[in-house]
Order: sequence, then C-alpha cells, then structure tokens
Amino acid sequence: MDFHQIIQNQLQKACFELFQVDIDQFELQETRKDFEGDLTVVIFPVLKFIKANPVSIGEKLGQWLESNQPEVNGFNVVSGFLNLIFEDSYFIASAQEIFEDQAYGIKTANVGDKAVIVEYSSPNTNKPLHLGHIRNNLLGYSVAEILKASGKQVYKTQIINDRGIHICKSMLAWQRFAQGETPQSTGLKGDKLVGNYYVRFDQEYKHEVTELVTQGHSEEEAKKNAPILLEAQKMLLRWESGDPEIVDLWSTMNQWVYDGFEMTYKRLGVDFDSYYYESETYLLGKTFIEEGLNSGVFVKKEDGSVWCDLASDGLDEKIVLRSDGTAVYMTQDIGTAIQRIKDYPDAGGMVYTVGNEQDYHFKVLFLILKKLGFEWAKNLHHLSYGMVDLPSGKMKSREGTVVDADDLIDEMTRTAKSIAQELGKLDGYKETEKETVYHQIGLGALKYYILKVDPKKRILFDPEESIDFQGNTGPFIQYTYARICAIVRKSPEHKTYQLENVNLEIRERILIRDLMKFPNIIQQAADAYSPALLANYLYDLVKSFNALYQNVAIFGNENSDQTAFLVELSQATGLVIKRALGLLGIEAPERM
RNA sequence: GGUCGCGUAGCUCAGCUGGAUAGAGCAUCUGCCUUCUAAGCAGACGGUCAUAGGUUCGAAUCCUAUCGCGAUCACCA
Repeated sequence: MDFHQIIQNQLQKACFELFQVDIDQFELQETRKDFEGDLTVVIFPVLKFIKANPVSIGEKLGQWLESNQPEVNGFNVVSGFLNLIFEDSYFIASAQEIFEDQAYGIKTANVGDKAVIVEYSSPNTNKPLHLGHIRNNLLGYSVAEILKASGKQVYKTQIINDRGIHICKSMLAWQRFAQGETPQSTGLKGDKLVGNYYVRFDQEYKHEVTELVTQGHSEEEAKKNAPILLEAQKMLLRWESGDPEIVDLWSTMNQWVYDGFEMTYKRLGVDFDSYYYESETYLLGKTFIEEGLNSGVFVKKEDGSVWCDLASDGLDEKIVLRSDGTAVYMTQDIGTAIQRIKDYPDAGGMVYTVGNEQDYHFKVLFLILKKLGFEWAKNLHHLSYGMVDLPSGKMKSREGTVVDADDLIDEMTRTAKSIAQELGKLDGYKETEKETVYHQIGLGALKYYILKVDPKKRILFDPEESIDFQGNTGPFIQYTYARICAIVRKSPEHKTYQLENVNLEIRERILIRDLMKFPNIIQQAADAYSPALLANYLYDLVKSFNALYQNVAIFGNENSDQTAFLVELSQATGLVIKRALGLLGIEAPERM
C-alpha cells in the first residue's frame, strides 16, 4: 500500500481521536529541501473543520503520528506546516526494494485492459523528414513507451499520405528531368531523391508562371494555367483511374521514399507495429456517412453535400462529403479510425500525434465519432504539439529553410565526436565502438532537448548554436549513468550491509525520496501524455545523485557497510536512470 | 472579427489538481581534477511570474478584462 495513503488514513484516525472530526482528505506534499523533514502535512485546510491555532493542531497531530506510526521518527511545525521525519530504516529498506526490483516502476499490461493505438509520424511521401517530424516522432514514440510502462498494451502506427497532387508533382518532374535516375544509380537516399524532384517541379512551375506573366497573362491566371501544373493534374486523374503506367511509377517512387524513411526511423530509434496508407483508406469513410445520415447525425443539403451540424456543441457546421460524392479529409479520418478499431479489436482508444494547427480538426473528429455512437470515441486523445521554429522564423520547404532530419542527426553525432575527442574520453576503444557511443550521445542530446519541453509549447531551435552537452541535457544524464557504471565496476564484490551501521545524511534521504517517486511520475506522464514531465524528473534525480556522490567518498570509507550501501544506492539510481531514459528513447552508454 | 494555445531571470526552460523565501541550465564572475569519469561539483550575480482587477487565511497557479505572439475558422490535406 502506498505510504502516503497510510499517512492519510492515520491522520484521519488521529483527527477523529483528538478532535472528534472526520476528515478524509489531507494535503500532503514532499518537504521542501530547505526544511527539515520528509513529508509535510499542510494544516490550513484542516482549519475549516477544527477551530484552533494551526500550530497547536500540527503539534498534536505530530505527536500522535510519532507514537502511533513506527516509521515516523520525529516532527516539527513551522507556521501551518507539519513536517514529518521518517526513520532511516524506512528509507534504507525502500532503497533496497528498488535495487532488488528488476522491473521497478514498470507495470505490465493487465490482460483485461483495453489497448491503446498511438499514431505518430504520418509523413507525406514527396519530401524527406525534417525537424518538425523529429519532434513528432520523438513525442509519439516516447508517449507510446510511457503508456506501455504505465501498464497499457500499445500499438504504434502511422498513416502515410501517399496520394494526391503533390506526389504527382515529384513524379512528373522525375519523368521529365531525371533521365532514369534511381537511388541505386545516384547513391542518394530515396526520400532525398524524390524530394529533389519535388523541388525541381516547383522551380519549373515558378519559371513557367513568370513566363506567362511576361506574355501578358495575369498572375492569378498564370498560376492556374502553367502547363506543368495542368499536366500534374492530368497525371492525378490517370492515377485515380488506375492507369498502369502511372500506378507503376507511383509505387516505385513511393517505395524509394519508404526505404529512405525507414533508414531515418532506424537512426532515430523509432518503430511501428503497422502502417496505413491513404491510397488504401481514402474511400473507407463513405459507408459510415450513409449510416450517419440514417441516424440523423448528418444532414444532406440540396446540392448533395453532407454536413454535420455541431452548433449545439459550440462549433459550426462541418462538411463530411462533397457534393460530387467524394471524400474530404474528415471522411477519411472517420473511416480510418473505425478501420483501426476493427484491425485491433482489443483497442479501446487512440492517441493522435499531430501538430497543434489541427486542434480544431480533431475536436470535430472526436465529436463526430462520439455522435456516431462508438464506445471507444471517449478515449481519443489528440497529442497536440507546437511548431518547431527557427530563429529566422517558420520552416518553409520552398525557401530551403528546413532542417533536414538526417543532416541534423549527422551534425549532432559529429559534435558529440569532437567534444568527446577533445575530452579524451573513450581512449582504447575500437573505432566502431566509439562511433556507436558518439551516435548515442549526439542523439541523446537531440532527443532530450526536444522532449524536455512541454509538448504544447513552441520550440525555438537554433541550428547554429546547435545543442548543449552541458547542464540540463541528455549527455549530462548519460554521463551520470556512465559514472554509476564505473562505480559499480570498481566496487569491491557486493556484500550485504548491516542496517544499523548505515548512516543517512540529508542528501541520501533526498535521493531515495526521488527514487521512490518514479512509479508515480510514470503514471503522471502517461496521464498527461507528457515526456517532458519524465525528462524534468530525471534531471532532478541526476542532480540529487551528483550532489551526493561528489561529496562523499564511497571507497576508502572505513565503514564498509556504508560503502556497500552507497554502491547499492548508486546501482538503484542507475537502474532508474536507464529505465527512464529508455522511456524517452534515449540510450545509456556504460562508458563515455 | 470568432475560437484555441502561449507570455516566468539577458537566453533556453521547470514549477500550474492554489501553500513555506518562484527553481534549474546557458551566459558573466569566484573556487575545486594525486581518491569512484571535471560532459562534473560548490558559490556569486540576475525576477513588478505580460498588465490591471477579482476570488481567499494564502495566487506564477483559479476567474474576468486588456496587451503581445502564434495557430485555426475551405466542397485543401
């Protein structure tokens, strides 16, 4: 049973015995570092029930707990705060439990519980992944891992936008200008190759537009009638009619892109359990429009278009089917959601990792699904995140101001390498081992930098200044883990210690308290869909550890029980750090 | 204009189910490498928590208004 709960119950009992009042909720919080104590009871809320001086109430409750709860060893009252001091043995025993628990903090999924589908990444197939996708991927992956750790079965998936005019643009430019180039012939990653032709299309298009304007056409007209655009539109029609030549080229080029994406995912360390493609799902929603019409959720207008009236929910009307009977974005998303639940019958909800520019869309989508009467519709969550901006402003692919995902990963790895070489770490390692560690550190820096920020806030990313390796950063945490590994490596073989020979100073108590919070933090992070919560906890933990282990000589201490305890405590800390890093998708090198 | 989000130290961010003196890192300055990894530790400097009201024993946190920044409001995706 949770210890806080025990104290809660005891306080209730104490109030009943001492004051004859029944209070079932007390405000408990961790004692602030600058006061003596471990757990604090805030007395003020109690004043509503007991008319007395808060200090005297605190004193009485403190005394009662001290004599009735063995773990409570002492207390003090500062203004309206009752600080409880726990027995050393309570902390030592807790540290030992953590040390021995092979899966500390991680719950395994209950068989009966509903699974969760987490969607993330979901790129277009006409250009390579960039910094924005990196935030999306890291968030989605990490949230999926956190949900798993909180005891849920999770399926990771994505929907790939593999159809539409933008794909045709790349295809057309490739046909015209590539002279049969392939990823194999050029050595380029497939997504980069295709992306180049997307850019090439745009150049050509702009060129044609200016030409038309000089010939005397209006700009608006020119933009609509540039020959290359008209041809791309024709190509889209041929694709839709299933023209084998076009479909063939389409699937070849898409495969190049997928291969390229897969390489980037691998480097990022993210993965998926399944993939959905819009080319296969874009017709799915239509059948449900029919059902919605029958049940009165949707209405058909005279021109044949179908709408959902959300005015009673404070929103406006939303179109769900065009007058020509074709699907819109919303139609597809309705269909895809339903399809996914069919594909994963054990799933009871979904998380969509999509940028905050689509807040309104998802609000509407979830509402419509609810109105259609799906049981799982109440468990849909939009994991909405802010843009990643550059100092120069928004990233714009047309202006060439995007930060490419692969380039960024390379850059981070290179920086890690040069810093490590400067510091003379990793001497005596094989070249391949070094490269692995550089990659781990470079990516650790990037991932932590992005994940530590509250998802809903915008991130300002300065590629020039790159990312720090000092302070509140991934490498700092990885470094601490590596140090712990060194302590364990160099410690005398493990011996058990005599409890009574172990002394706890304030810093040990703080560290153990931090460790004890871990399961709770996972739950909170899962509830809030926020890796940032976990990242910031991790930083606090590492700070606590460093503060302790910089000022304590572990080895060479004549009290060998104390040494054994400190080694065990650092091992327990290492365990939690590694696990927490894992939930953020960050690897923990044992030496760096 | 309507709706939603954000605004905390020079910079990047924590803290937000109301609780003690608002915390870190970077930058600047001062110490600490003959003992487990100095990617570190200890310390100094730095704040009208956008502004103004309100709620109460108590507000960075909740409510209202205002200002600033961003997103969104298509028979686009």
